[in-house]
Amino acid sequence: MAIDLVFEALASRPRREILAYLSKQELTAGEIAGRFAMSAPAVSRHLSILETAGLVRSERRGQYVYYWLNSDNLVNTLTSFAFEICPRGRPLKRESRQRAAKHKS
Amino acid sequence: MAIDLVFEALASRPRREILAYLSKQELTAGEIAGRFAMSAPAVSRHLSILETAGLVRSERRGQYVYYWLNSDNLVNTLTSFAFEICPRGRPLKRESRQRAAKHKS
DNA sequence: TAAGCAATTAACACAATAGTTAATTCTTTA
DNA sequence: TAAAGAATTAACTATTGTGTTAATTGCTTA
Repeated sequence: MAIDLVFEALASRPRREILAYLSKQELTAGEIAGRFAMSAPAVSRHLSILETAGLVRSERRGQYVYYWLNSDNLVNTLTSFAFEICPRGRPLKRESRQRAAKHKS
Repeated sequence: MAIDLVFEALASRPRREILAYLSKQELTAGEIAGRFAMSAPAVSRHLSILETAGLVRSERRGQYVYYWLNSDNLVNTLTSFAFEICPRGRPLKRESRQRAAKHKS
């Protein structure tokens, strides 16, 4: 199920850091790996998990593979889950709804 | 770190189901366990993980231990994370155009 | 105080994660 | 065509997560 993949992917600090990096700019696999202490194959597997979850996309351009954020899926999954869980009529719920709507487009 | 505990706690379908149950009403540990196929000790550990993450609270009342949702922490964590990752809407589109142009050639 | 129910903790087994290095695939370029 | 670089896959190991049953703790009540 899609939501399982998303939460599984987010349950890892390095993977959340990768998302944070990609929120600023697209990067090659090597550039991402260069920002971590772990090996390139380890980072490659993290990227694979993120891509399977639909949180990032990738494209080979010549020798390099570029990764970029698929922010829609992240925001949609998190906000819809929060709405499902969060009880009715809370101030925070209204705030979240506004925030989600703002960044939807 | 708090955010690690939260995402770790959410990376489990039974735990997310527990949160969904608790979003409707507070429940005793036994009532929660009764809704799952797994054993009561297994559910008790899931509850412990959720409580350590600050997603639920509990209180003993006589013979029973009641659990209820701490929705503030859930919503705050998810929305602030989503906001951190997707702070802007436009730059991603710009990159998409660049990618598309590059791909055409 | 003994019996019984609710819940958690203890001890253990097994599957899944996450890292390593080595090998492979794909692309560029000398 | 051979060499070199980027990235992934393969094979393996260590750790963690998740479930089980058995034992323990806490509370109520006969």
